[in-house]
Amino acid sequence: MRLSTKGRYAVTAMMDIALHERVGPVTLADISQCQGISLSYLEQLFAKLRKGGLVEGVRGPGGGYRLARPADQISVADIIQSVDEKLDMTKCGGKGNCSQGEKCLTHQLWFELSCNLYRFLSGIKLDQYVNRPDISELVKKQDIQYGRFLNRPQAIA
Amino acid sequence: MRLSTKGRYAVTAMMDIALHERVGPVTLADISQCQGISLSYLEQLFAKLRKGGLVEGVRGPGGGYRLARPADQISVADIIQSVDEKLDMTKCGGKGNCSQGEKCLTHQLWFELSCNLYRFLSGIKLDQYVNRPDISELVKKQDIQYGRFLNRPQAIA
DNA sequence: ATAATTCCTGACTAAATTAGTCGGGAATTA
DNA sequence: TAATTCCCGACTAATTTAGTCAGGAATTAT
Repeated sequence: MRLSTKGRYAVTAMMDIALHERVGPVTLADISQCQGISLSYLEQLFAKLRKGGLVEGVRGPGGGYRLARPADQISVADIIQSVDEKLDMTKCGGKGNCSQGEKCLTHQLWFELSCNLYRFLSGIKLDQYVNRPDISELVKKQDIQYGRFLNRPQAIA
Repeated sequence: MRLSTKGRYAVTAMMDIALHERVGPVTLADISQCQGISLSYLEQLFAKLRKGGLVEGVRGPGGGYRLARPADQISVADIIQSVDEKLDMTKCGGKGNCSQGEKCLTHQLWFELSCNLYRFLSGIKLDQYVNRPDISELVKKQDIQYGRFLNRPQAIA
């Protein structure tokens, strides 16, 4: 498993969408501005997230992206895997043929590390943050600051 | 925290040393050959591991590297931090000023992720693998295969 | 219809990181 | 004295990350 800023970008963007789920689709332009990520780079990431089945695109005015399934069924591991590809940290990809057909010295270490890491990251679901009052507070502030969703009544409620 | 093959190289090399602790210092040339990592790249990594206080170099014939402290006091987190620098995944470095002086939407997420990840990785100590019979078996096999430590009586025992 | 919005696609460039190379020097042991 | 090994810095190559650009396709609003 690779864990870099690329994955952070993806998770940040997904969080943004999850936090505005009840408002409707969120545009990449909005995410780009509010989270400070280049629009075209976001498009690359979302191409992967779409292929990974995590989001759906809605075209046209009022469109944007929305989650393809409920926020409590999308984990951080899902997101990172969608953009970073690799799941495990073993050299051999879990096959156990890292050293002349045999397991290398550190195969066990990486295998167990991968398992535990995956278990941990897949335990964190997006909805855990959606339902937190301190986060909701921040969302409201930021939306006002950037004048987001002014034309959507749900945003105020 | 960055988690890439660079960190894997470092942990693999450290494991190799830990697994031969009772034999004596291990040379980078040996690690290079057995673990399939370029010698000069290892030297770069070990410059950092030395600065991080994890290993000590021993010069001259019969020299090599050995752990600077007992294997049960060296964690995977220690190693990764030494070569990868960064500990946390927040954009702001834990300061909480990621978005115009305020915390960004995902600050909490990354902060908590960093904490948990660190707690997990620092819970894995090198000695956990040194004391496992299945690993010891592998070590012995590999050492014979590469003709390692033939001149050192401890290696056979 | 038309125009505006937004996703969507592919090719391209730039920066950063990772990985590896090279040449040499310093300390230690035999 | 010679061999071994760490140690150091500069350099190059490959890969990944990040960003740019130019356009096209679907949808909505006018």
